[in-house]
Amino acid sequence: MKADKRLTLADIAKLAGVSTSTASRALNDNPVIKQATRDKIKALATKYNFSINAAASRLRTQKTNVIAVILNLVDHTEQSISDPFLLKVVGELNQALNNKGYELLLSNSFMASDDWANYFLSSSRADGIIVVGQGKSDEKIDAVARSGLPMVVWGDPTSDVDYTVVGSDNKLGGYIATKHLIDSGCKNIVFLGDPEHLELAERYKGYRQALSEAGCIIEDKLTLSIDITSTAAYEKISETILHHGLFFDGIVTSSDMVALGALKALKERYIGIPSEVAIVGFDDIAMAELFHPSLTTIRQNIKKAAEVMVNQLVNQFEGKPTQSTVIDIELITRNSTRH
Amino acid sequence: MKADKRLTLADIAKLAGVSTSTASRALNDNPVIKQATRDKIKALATKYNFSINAAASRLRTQKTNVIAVILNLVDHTEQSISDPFLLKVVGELNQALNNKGYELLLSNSFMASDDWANYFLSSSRADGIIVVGQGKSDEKIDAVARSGLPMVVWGDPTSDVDYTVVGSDNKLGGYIATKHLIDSGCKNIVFLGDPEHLELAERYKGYRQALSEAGCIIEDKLTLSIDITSTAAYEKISETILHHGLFFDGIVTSSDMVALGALKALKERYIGIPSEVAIVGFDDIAMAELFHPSLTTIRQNIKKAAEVMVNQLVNQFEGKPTQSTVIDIELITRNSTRH
DNA sequence: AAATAAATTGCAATCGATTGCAATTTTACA
DNA sequence: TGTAAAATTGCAATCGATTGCAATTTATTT
Repeated sequence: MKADKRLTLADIAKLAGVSTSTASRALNDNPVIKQATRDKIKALATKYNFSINAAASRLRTQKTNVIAVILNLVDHTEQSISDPFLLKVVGELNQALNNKGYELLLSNSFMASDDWANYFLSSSRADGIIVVGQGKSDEKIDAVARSGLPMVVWGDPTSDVDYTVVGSDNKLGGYIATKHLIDSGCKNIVFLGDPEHLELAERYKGYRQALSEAGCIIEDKLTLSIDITSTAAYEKISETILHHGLFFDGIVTSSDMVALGALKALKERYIGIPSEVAIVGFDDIAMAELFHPSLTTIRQNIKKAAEVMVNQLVNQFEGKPTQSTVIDIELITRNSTRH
Repeated sequence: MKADKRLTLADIAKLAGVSTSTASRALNDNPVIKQATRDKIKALATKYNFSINAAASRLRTQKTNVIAVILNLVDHTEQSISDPFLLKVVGELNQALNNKGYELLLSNSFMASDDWANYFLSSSRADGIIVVGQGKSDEKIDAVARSGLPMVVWGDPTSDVDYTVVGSDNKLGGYIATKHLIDSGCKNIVFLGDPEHLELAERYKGYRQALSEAGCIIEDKLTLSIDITSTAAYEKISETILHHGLFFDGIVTSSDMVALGALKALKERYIGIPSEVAIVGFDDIAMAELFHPSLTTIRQNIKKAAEVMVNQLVNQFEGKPTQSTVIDIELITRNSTRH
């Protein structure tokens, strides 16, 4: 167990007394090779702990079986990489990819600065790209889409773009969340999140729709634009109450983390939840129900979304048609709202 | 912009009117090539959006610039992949790796079943491995260590093993946490976590040491063994109180998520925190301070740990010596304990 | 047993970049 | 201007697996 001169396919072939072509075919389970031969070679490979050199294989086949997953974070909020939701998405994608025999190359958008499509794909580092988050502007994504390279994006599937988007029905989510607050008696509902952000823009639409259906006036001061971080939420709510008083009795937030930040600000001022202010989150992260009060929220089905994204990407590889897909959402009613 | 016949180095060389060797050297900034030539070729590469074929390059150089990160989860707790701490570690590793020019191939231990070392390294998929979590048994890790392949493990750096471990001083962490509870007047302190788990075993030692130094009797019933999930914690605490009453006034937990689960169980029974039961977490995840009451916890410096791990791995590549490293921890005092 | 079809296996080119060494050009110096 | 030294650049082999096509072996049929 000393000189680890790495074994090659040729070595295995020699040991088996066949040519490398036969060895290659045998390991790939090519039926053209006699079963007995196949078994023998595979046994040998196992015995000697041999595994195919991926670099060589990829070079020859022009296929990597790797998918690059890109966390498309908004530049100045590096913080948001700690959002458990985002990371959960990565975890689920990893599962889904592995199940289909793909590996996951993780990257964030800071890295492959200019054009990642080129960086990952034309360099044969990966066969396809999954982008997590549309962010505010999607120029880069558009560029990739135009080049026709395999890509799937987690974002708002109802957005009118030229690429395949998988995601929740954000408008509906915003609508349901708001409606729930209205039904429980809220009169002045704040939207806490950045309406410029593509996905949030949809939720904002839903929010406005629910309000106007209920005959409420949509005031500007009810829209509090912040980054998607708990810190930003905490600060914004604190500051708003400080300067303008408690002019709202309900909050629709852009994520559970944001909701938690807002909750903290409210609790510090001994504002009753949900009696004085009710609050709805978005995502349903693991700790949503652990909170006090437990958080009413819109659950996104990440596991399913991950599977769909991978399937769609594989479809693209195979030249099959793909299409943007809406993943079900669900209102999870807990104790941060009245009901 | 139609026929995307992928460009090769040879194409660029032809465009520049030089040989591929010159082109190759130019792109790698080899000083042996005249500056003017280098600039010209680089400009051409940029203009035509060319990037080196990684597969070919890796095959030739036997270097991938990829590091495989393996989440070494305990089999039956698939759940724990949602622990924000673990995922934060991945995020920080990604940053640290990118900063050094490496890419991150994500994997969990379920995948490359038998021996991942072989799978990733001798197949030239990655140059090295970072294992996150020692888990309960470390047979697989030992096997890799014996084979001498480049690897760094996140775990307990004080453990006596043959490989490089980076992590917090868990024993000290357990000690400090327990001491803090004792100092604030707790008499019956529960340890909530699995002492079989390598890292937790150390914390458990620290816990026992603090207790015995304080002259407390260490009773068996004070050790509640559970998986590292909030759900398990919630159930265990609920059940324990149901069957045995509230015989404790302090809890040392194995992670913030576990602490949150325990908190929920306590709050449901209207048990005062920290007045009746004080509780200390571990990790200091983002939402520790958002909680109510905010969570006293032992902070682990993940960012620094990630940097150290990457440095150690690079050292191994370069044949330099490496050694297990202890990363500072810190008691963050908040409102779930008296002080 | 001869002839033909079917089943196996091997030959050799190929994927695209890198690099030791040789060849060529440029610069320096007498 | 001639020649040695220095600076550039190119040739061709190489990394290890895959695969079209040809070659060989085995099975089938008459």
